[in-house]
Amino acid sequence: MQTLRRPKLRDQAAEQIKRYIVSNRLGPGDRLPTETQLAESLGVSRLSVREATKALEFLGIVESKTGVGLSVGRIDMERVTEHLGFHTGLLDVDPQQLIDSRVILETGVLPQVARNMARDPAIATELRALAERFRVARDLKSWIELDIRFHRTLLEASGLQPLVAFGDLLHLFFQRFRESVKRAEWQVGIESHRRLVEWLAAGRVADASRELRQHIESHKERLP
Amino acid sequence: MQTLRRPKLRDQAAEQIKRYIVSNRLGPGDRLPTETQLAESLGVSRLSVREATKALEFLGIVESKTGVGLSVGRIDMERVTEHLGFHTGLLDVDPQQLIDSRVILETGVLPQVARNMARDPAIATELRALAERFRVARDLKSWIELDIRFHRTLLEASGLQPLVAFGDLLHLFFQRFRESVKRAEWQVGIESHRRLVEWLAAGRVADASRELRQHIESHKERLP
DNA sequence: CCGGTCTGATTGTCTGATAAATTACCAGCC
DNA sequence: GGCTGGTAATTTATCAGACAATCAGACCGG
Repeated sequence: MQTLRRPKLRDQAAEQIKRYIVSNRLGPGDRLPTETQLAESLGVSRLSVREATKALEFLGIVESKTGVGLSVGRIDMERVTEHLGFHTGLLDVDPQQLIDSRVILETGVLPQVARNMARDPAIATELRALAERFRVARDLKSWIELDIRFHRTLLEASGLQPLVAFGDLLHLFFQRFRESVKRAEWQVGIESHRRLVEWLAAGRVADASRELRQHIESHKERLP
Repeated sequence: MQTLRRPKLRDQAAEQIKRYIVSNRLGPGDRLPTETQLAESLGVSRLSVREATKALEFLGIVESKTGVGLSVGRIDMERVTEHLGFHTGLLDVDPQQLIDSRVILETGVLPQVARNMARDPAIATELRALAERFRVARDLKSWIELDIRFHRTLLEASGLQPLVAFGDLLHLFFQRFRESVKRAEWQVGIESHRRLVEWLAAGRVADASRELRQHIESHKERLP
């Protein structure tokens, strides 16, 4: 049986507003009618319009400024991951798949990274500096923080913003079992990061790939 | 200069509610306090709480049922992409980066796909069938639909759900210049898809990679 | 031309009320 | 006992009206 449900006014309102945007071919920054006008033309109270616009605002689809009005917003992936981020642990993704995804993502960018490195020495410098700092990491927390930072920098070095955003998302889900890193394993990690940078700096992408894959896949051993 | 802004009550409320969820380790389906209780404990009116929860509901973070109350929702990427989908064309992601990201993502899964293919012949069958259907695509719309379906199936064949979701997201942003595919280019695309499947079925991942990379990067020629 | 002020428009927030949906409970019947 | 039906309580959904906060632009004096 199909559970039938009266569609909520605010959802309809949101739908109409979205339709209004596309059918009028509005782009970021373009003005929308005021709340009162929207309420009138949609035949609902201002409150319902309000709940709709506030929800859309959360997604970045519209912007509202006090004393000014509504306008079409500028959406980006980071905004989405920001709101979704906290949801870690609610979303049950298979850890195995998470690891495999990371391997593909991060080894995938290595050729690109190596190319950029050859052009801009600053990249290698930054990664080396990060790799060095692993030595002085005292507690697990700062070690993990560094690790995240290192891998993010690696992705950034590819210059591909969408992949960075996706990497952030994966990391959030990853944290769950990240904390199970044993102290003994730090040492391995430290060396691994260093070697990775050197392979890349030398332009030996295949070796870097192998190194990185092993590094990430080492998490698999800690899975239940 | 930092533009200072009075934080809006509903945003703070939303933040608090999110914090409540994590700090109490609530999972999907768990109950939340009623709107009235939330309003009291947060020291704001019920309206502000309402706008916050409605926004969170849009994102799928909470669920509300009339006569029952609020509960933690089950978030998934599809829900987000659904709302974001209409926004196509508003986004300003560098198209070049979009293409490069796709190349990395899709070529990255090929080894995995080839492995799964060797184990399960049904995968090759499905991809072949899709590749064949390109021949009979009459108009641009159905051609694009097929193309999306093909690439999605390819990602699915890797068995890595996070990458499928990410692929969907990329495709949304992609559609903008997808429509500029010229009729003459269909033919190339048709053959390209077919060859890709055959390389994969033969386990020749490197050749498949090259094929796919060319296929996707052909979009670059149409960039401004 | 410049700076300050005033004003109208618009969103932000509150209060209080009613409608609709769901659940819990209880009486009554077989 | 177990089931049925109805009723009350709880909770969200929606409305109306009001006032405060904020901002853009007009207006004005120097």
